[in-house]
Amino acid sequence: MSSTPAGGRAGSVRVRFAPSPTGYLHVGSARTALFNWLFARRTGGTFVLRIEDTDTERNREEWVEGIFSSLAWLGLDADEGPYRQSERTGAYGAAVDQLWAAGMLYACGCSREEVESRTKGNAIPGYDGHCRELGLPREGRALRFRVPDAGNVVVKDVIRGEVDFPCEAIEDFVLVKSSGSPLFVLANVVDDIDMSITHVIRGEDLLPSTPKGLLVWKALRGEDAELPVFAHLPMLVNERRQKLSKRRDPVALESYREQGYLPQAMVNYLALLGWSHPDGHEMMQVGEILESFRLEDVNHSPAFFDVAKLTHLNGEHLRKLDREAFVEACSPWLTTERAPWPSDRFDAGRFRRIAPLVQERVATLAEVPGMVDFLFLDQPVIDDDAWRALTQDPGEAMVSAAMLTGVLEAVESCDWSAATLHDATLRVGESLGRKLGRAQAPVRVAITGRRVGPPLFESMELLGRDVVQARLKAALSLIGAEARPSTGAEAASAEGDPSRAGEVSAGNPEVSAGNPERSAGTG
RNA sequence: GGCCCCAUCGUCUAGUGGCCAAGGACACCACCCUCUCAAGGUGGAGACACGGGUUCGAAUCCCGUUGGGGCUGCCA
Repeated sequence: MSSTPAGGRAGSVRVRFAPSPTGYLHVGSARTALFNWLFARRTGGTFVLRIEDTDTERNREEWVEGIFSSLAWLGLDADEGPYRQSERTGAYGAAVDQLWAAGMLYACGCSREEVESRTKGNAIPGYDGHCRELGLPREGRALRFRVPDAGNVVVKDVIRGEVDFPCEAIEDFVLVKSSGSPLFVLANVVDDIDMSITHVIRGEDLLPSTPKGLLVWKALRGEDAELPVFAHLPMLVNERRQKLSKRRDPVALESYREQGYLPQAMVNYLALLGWSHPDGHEMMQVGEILESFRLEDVNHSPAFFDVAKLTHLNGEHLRKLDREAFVEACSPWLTTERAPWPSDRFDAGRFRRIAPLVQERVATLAEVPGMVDFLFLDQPVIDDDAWRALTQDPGEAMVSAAMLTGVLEAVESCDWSAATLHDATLRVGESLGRKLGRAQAPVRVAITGRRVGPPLFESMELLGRDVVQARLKAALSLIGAEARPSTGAEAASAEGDPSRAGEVSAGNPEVSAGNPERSAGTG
């Protein structure tokens, strides 16, 4: 019989991802699912999905749906399942009967408090075997596994080698609750046996419970039973190097999706946590990962989940998309309620034209709306800091006004293209002794509201002459109003020049939410 | 406390006894490119936890120490 590098039987690899639906899918669980999936696809094996929902108190159906949708988003398709432990109670009952009949279990009536008070201060922690020889009837009682007093259990782990656990350190653990429902170790092992699982790939936090599972496995299938090969993946940790926790760390896979991360970037990043490509390159599509993934190459040590690196990789994947795919990926951020403009103002054609310029400037999809909002808003939202930098100093305010005036004159009749707008702005700047870099700043803020964004002249071209003129005029009035030592009411009334009231409404800037009072359009 | 795991730049890692005065990537700094910002390019700073062995030779093997983490539930 031939053998895979990982020690399994070639061609018969069966792995499973077995989450407990007590919350949304956690990035650590997603990594576990991914490695199982990669190993299965690599070896031509079978990837089984199993829902471990034996704890009816904590499981909720909506979490099951969330797990399915997150796995689908990542593209981790199962070959079998989903099986549900809640539908397999018969199998667990039969296993319990078998173990009971063989004398491997005994009933225990001790409460947790009783056990604690008896064992406090013991060298060996945990249950003390109090009910072991009492011969209590099983009805209504918890059932404990009779752990051998001596000997040891060896866990064969592809990643960590052979890990030895002395039986003395393993307490007589509970397999069945007093209510009769099975606990993790029982259900997990019975399922792995029934589903012919050959490789158990899971988080390292499960390593300490593995000898218990192996004891149960042998009790059920005999001392010589063929045991699965294990692979305990290094934990994913936070900046304090603690296991990622649902309570204090941002671990919901779904939230990354909502923040504008691409599934292929998430898969890529997750694969890099504990594994690396032999060639050392990091930006990979799932196919490339698949080509060289080997379980035995997985690391031993914990890895910090670094959002900064994920974000960088996401940017790389974003830039790799062709224009249509990028536009498609952006769609949820542009056409739903979360877009910062009224949905009827969105112009798909216009976005499509600017998309390539946006694509190379964002690292997440969530950044896209803020980069193009000026194209779909009646009035650009003027950034407070940007505005102040251009107008606070009186001398600077004069130059800004001169720039705006000069460009306003130039755009009156020039050809309407990015190139001519560029040249015109350049010339106006030169007449004021400014290079284009500084010269374009007031124009950019007048047009887009921000000092950073997509290339300015392409943006102006897309906006059209009328809107550009209106926004330049509006910014000029705003500077004029602020320059006069007048009250806000007077400034606003000076604004109400009837000769251009109509067009101002289409291009008038409005100062950002940071200072909503100072709006040129108010009054 | 007990059992178990882990230990290379801030972070993710390459490295499996000589090719390592330790390589790459993210982050950071500088410069270049440049209409802003990105992207891109060039350069810089930055690590083998410590102590013993084994060996002609150790980041790599062994032991110990220290440090970090996990588990220790009638959760999974």
